[in-house]
Amino acid sequence: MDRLLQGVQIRINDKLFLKDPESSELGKRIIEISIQMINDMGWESFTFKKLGQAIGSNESSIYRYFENKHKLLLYLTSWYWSWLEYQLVFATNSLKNPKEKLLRSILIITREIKEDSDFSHINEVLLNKIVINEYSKSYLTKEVDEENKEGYFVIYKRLVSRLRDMIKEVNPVYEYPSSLASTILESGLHQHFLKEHFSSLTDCNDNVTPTQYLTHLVFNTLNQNLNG
Amino acid sequence: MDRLLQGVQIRINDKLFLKDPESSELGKRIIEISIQMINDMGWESFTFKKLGQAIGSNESSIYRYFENKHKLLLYLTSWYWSWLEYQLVFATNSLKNPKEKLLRSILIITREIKEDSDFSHINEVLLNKIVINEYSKSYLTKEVDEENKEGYFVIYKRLVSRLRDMIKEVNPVYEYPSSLASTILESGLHQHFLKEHFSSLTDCNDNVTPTQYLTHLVFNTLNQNLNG
DNA sequence: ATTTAATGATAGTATTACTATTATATTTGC
DNA sequence: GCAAATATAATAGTAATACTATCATTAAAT
Repeated sequence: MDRLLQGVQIRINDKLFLKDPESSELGKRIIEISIQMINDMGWESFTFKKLGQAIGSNESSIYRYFENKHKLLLYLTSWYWSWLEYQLVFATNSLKNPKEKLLRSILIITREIKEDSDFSHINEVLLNKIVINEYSKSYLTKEVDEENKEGYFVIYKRLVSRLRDMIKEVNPVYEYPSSLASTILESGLHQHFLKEHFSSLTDCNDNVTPTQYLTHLVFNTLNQNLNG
Repeated sequence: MDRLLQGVQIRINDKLFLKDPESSELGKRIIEISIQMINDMGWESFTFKKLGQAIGSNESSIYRYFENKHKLLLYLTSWYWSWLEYQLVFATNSLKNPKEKLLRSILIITREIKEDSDFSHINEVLLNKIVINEYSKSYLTKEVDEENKEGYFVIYKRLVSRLRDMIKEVNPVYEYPSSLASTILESGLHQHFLKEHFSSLTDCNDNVTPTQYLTHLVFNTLNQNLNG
């Protein structure tokens, strides 16, 4: 699968950048190092000035790639969701059994990323952590409706809708497929966060994964409905 | 119930403020107007300077109540969770049937607040909206572990644990009571947000509430496990 | 009437999140 | 190989933010 991904160019809405960071070495360094820095210092403390210093470049050069740091976050998280989407599609489109398909998808979407697939300057392990800790901040804003219209969240929405369709295939009469799909994505992230910082609020730990919890939740719900 | 609440002083961790805002008229105005402003302009645009201007007071006076705006957010959201906890306790402690108890609790925790209970300067309708839009920002920070140690999230944690206990009473062998409890709270907020801004990602709308979705989810899961 | 506490006014600081301008490299086309 | 175009760097500057510090004024309590 990694080899397949090597040939795939992950496409990001080009309104999210002024100049494509994939188009130059500096651009790639901006992405690579910003991921490290956001992970280390947190979103609030991260600035373009610090990033410039870290990559031995100038603040003003970074602004030629990204209008502001909010758009950089949208770029990074879009990249992450797009990367997940590829994994999901490649891993499931050969599967015929709807239950297997959904099972596999929940795994892919909710697992912790533990190794960098290494096919680019982007470290997926760190990016996964950034998504867990910062993704909500990209949409919990007053500008969300405008930005949604601009298509800044399309990849995420497409991922939810893929999941929703798989849920429907498993149980066509289940009444809340979209809500369940969005819950899987969101709770996946949230349970990972809780495991790290509020262990009393979750049953997930070193032995129990968010994937197990959510798989159990989803299939119990969908099966119940099939039988009842 | 509203009358009962009138006599109850909601207790907030006193490390969250320098001077208790309940102890003066100015303090109450800070709370009252900050709720309006955060709701109107969003957390990022809200500043103590603007708040000072809005209440005809001075920025420096506000800093005598709250160290910074982050602590104000923690104060407001703690107040909200505390208020919800009272409602939950009063509404359920007379109920004997565990299922009824849980059902009632899910309703209280996940419903949209539509009318201000009017027993104070705090508008619960707006505060509910603030919690939906901004609560995550209070814990998705690099300081979360320290602040958790300081007890800034105790009320929220207590609420989750109450819910967890009720889940256990309904189904003592269910394996993920804490995770399910935290999911109810979190997804409750999230589905309300999606309904407002990403309607394609949820089945909730004017006719279907997050409460219905989550009630269905929780009871299907817990029943399945009882029978199977 | 006097002390004490609360609030207000003003000023100041370091940092942020940019914009603008100009200078210097580097690449590309011919 | 050279000019033109493009990319990057350096510097400066701005308005706003998130405060801190100081001192003046007002109100309340003893």
